[in-house]
Amino acid sequence: MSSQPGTIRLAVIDDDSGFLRVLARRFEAAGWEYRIVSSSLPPDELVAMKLNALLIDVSLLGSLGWEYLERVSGMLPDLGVVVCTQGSTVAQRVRGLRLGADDWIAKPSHPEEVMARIEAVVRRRRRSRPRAETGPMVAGELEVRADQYQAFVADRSLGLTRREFELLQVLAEANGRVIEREEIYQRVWGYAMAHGDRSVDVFVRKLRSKLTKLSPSWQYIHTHFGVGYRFEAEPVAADAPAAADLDATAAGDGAEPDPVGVTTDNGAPQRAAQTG
Amino acid sequence: MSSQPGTIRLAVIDDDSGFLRVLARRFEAAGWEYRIVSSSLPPDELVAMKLNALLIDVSLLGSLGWEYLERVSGMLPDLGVVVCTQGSTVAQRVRGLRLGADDWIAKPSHPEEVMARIEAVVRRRRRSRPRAETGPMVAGELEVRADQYQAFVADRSLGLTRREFELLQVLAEANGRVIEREEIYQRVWGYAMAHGDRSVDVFVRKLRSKLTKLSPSWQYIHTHFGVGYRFEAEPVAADAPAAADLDATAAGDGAEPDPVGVTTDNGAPQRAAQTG
DNA sequence: GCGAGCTGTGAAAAGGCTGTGAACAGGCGC
DNA sequence: GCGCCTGTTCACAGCCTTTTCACAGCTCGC
Repeated sequence: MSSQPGTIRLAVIDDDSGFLRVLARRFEAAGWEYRIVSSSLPPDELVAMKLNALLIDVSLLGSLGWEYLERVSGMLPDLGVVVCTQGSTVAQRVRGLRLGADDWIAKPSHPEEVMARIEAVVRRRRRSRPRAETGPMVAGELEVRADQYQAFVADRSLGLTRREFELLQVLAEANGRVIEREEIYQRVWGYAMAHGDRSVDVFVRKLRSKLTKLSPSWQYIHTHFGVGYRFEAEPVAADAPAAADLDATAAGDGAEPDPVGVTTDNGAPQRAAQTG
Repeated sequence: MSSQPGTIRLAVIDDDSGFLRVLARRFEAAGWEYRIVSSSLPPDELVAMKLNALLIDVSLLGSLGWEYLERVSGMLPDLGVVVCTQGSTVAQRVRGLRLGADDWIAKPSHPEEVMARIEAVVRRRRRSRPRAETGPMVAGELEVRADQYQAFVADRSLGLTRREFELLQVLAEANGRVIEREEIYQRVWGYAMAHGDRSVDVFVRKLRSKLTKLSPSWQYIHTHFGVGYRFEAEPVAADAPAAADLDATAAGDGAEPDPVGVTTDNGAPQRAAQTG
């Protein structure tokens, strides 16, 4: 994500020096950012490298190769994983692909084909994420400017940190849709969420705090209990007597909420036992 | 409606009858929806098929294969394209991959590997875009939006909880069919129902309550005594005499709209005119 | 018509999820 | 080094959801 749109960030786990030398020359000619690693790298470090793709000879890891493949693929669902190894059986290839590899190439192999396959894997990932950025996004009083990594209300900056802004951007881009925590985490942090991680909640709270401070009469982030969060600018119903805020999806764009009981009774009609 | 989440919709463009026969058997065993096409299909028709993946032997199309590959990939960025053909050179494979193919397999090839590679292609595509899959479902006044985990009547949210929504979705997806409690439980809760569990009944009641509140003139969930439940939007018989406050309980007076006890199934319990 | 079994209904108990404040750790500039 | 900023982790409180229970009404077989 940090590099230019067309560039590929790649790590290579292999030890075939001749193969590596040829590949390296071509990677450089193509302007790819690559790093060659001789042994298995802890998945955590792979996370930190913010890669697009991983080219790996699983035979280096012996029998641990399968587990490694599975862990890396599970932890980095967005990473393109291409296995390039010598002398594999159909069963091995099927197993590797099912464990999460995106492609499996037999060695020896022409470097141009290796690159074309890596490109195909990365392209597949990228084109399914057509972010139509460019113009600033506006919702309610809020203006999100991707080019500045910042959001504004009446030209006053919210003072968002990087993570806060990325979270806001992910939520706002899916305008109106509910996004589950796992997906939010995946898209903001770049890797799979550990079970029990509350980071998303904490950042939602920080975001809400800053949003409320500069735009108190609007509500932007809605909680969907047991599911995730949804972004949609809604005017806050200030006159509502009680228990008004949940996920009512009012059609409200006008100044005042519709008196047709839009926001009133929706989420938890059970608490107030209605005797009758 | 289109297909279950895990299923793959696939078109095969090939003419190798032996290969096709073997593949077909495996596709069916795996529950994939597939269609075999002998010649090149206009890309427009491919669009209409709402496919996940396309398996194609480009040699069928001769020199037009390249152009076809490019057009299909360009027109359907979400489609996984796997080429499976005999006797290709490195240059051809590179060209095909660069034109938009996601994978290129040499023929002859083990069907299991073909499937694993198709799966890998589709999996990669799904991970990065799990949304925008299902359009909203409409029945009567009700609109079920999967992307919001919510249902609406006249753009007003029912305020369904997660379980309530999932129950509604399971019922609505089987439009018109009666589903047994065991199956409902299995599909919503994900595991087998314990004997004597009343959870499904309780949630049906909650669902009915919320449906009736916002859409009182329709009935959506019908009980089939001794069997299960059936979803179908039906207008409530308005000719009932004192129908003002009946909504709370479908319990009945003699003229209730749903002739329930039908273990003998009468697919259409609609009553044209029952005057008391 | 009667009884057994099934379903509807209301409410309370149990469990899980989210909001919240604050402490802790790492990075960066001064 | 020191202080500030950012991001992460933790514990607790509160609320919502789900489950469970008891009872009443309804169907169906006899």
